[in-house]
Amino acid sequence: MLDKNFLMAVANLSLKPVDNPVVLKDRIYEALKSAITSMDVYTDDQEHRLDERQLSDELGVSRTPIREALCRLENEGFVNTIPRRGAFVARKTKQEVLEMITVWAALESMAARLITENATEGEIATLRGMFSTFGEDGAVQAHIDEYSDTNVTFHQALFRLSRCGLLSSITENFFLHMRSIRMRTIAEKDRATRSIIDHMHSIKALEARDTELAERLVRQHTLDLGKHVEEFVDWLD
Amino acid sequence: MLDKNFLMAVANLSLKPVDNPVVLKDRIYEALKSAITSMDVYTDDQEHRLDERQLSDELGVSRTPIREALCRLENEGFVNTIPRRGAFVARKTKQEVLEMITVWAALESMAARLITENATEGEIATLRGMFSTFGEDGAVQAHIDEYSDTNVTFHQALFRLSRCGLLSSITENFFLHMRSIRMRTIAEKDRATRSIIDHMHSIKALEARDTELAERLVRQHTLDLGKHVEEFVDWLD
DNA sequence: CTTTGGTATTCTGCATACCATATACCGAGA
DNA sequence: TCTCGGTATATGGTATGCAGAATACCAAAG
Repeated sequence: MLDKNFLMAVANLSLKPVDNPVVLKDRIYEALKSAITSMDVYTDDQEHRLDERQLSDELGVSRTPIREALCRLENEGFVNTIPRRGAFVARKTKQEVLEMITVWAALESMAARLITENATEGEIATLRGMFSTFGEDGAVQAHIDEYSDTNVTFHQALFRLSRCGLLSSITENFFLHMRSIRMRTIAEKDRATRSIIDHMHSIKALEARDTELAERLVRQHTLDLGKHVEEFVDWLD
Repeated sequence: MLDKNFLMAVANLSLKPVDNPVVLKDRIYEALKSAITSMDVYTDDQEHRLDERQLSDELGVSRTPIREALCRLENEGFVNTIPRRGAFVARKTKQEVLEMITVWAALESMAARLITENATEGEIATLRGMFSTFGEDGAVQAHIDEYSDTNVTFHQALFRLSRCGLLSSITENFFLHMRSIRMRTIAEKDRATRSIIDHMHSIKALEARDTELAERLVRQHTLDLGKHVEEFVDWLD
């Protein structure tokens, strides 16, 4: 027997609309994306082919949903497709990485601008809280890997607090694209300490609601990363 | 008989690599995209359904390439797909349009920054040349539609001169998405004159290689468009 | 006249079949 | 041994078939 609360819920339409049916192509998309982003594309220089029939055999589905997943991955830049040749795991050139960083700088500085205008004190405080375990002087050397996670969380939080979903969605894939690059650049510990100092300065500007300064600091931090990549990263191309 | 120039071209490898085979799904993608962007989605409030079978009949191809084209269009935001329901021409909400304008402001201001650092004098001069037919005082009222084309060309040129392909490619679809919106906002002629004045100021800053100023002017121009849309556009949603 | 229940139809999601092309392999000739 | 040319295989592009779900339609009951 249905209880009274349930009936009232129906009457008041307080049910969730529907459960959206997760379809096969989406799960395949997730599986392939996860596999691609977790592999280190730049260590071995062989090209990673994505054979449609092989994938369909391994995943136990037909080629159709696989092709749709590959189509989506291609649009997001994780896969390069050559007509009549097939799909390959995309390898970003140095030029492409630099352009991603440039766009990133543009978007994140805009996020900082929006935060100074829209975010609450509490939200900005959470940014500072992320770095509470690290000394402000740069006591980072001990746990670089821990800092790396914090770093990603910090950048993602900037976009989230901007309250601009488009900024978040565009940069979401950037984080994945940059994962392997970031893993190899953040390991240099002087960059990590420098990074944390930059972030504290940015947070101070956000707290002070200094729009122009926050924007400039955030932008410069990312542009510096770009300069560093341009100068020192030689394992691309 | 093959002439000497051809043989020399072969010897010097001065041929284009290959002619990439244009496949069916790409042509269908182009056709659908063209059809979608040229229709005015916001005049009539009925939802435009994209029936796969109907499209396959009209275009004379099977459903498979049509599905791939729709998949791509969905990723680019021109189509909304609901599982088991079908594909519909996307209608941007006011919130989404405002977010697009925000991102646009971020990207175009970065383009301006890059132009001050990389572009040649000649390239910047072409920007000024675009507006030579218009008086600097704002003699625009006479040919608004002509100005509208110039306006789009100007913005596209900013991204092109930035020499950052990613900036261009991201914003390329923005122009298409904003087409119908732009058509209805630029028609107000005071905005057109204001727009041209803003652009001349931006060009001056670019010519002076004033990075910060150019960036700020370009950003503010687009953010002003956003404010205008937020305040006066009521025909979205 | 409105509403409810059931049926029929339509259309998407997935699977499979076929075709054209690209690559690989192999043998003949220099 | 190396190169060239032809055939075979493999693989992506396209077409079609099938099943399940969503919608539309219709009739009967209130």
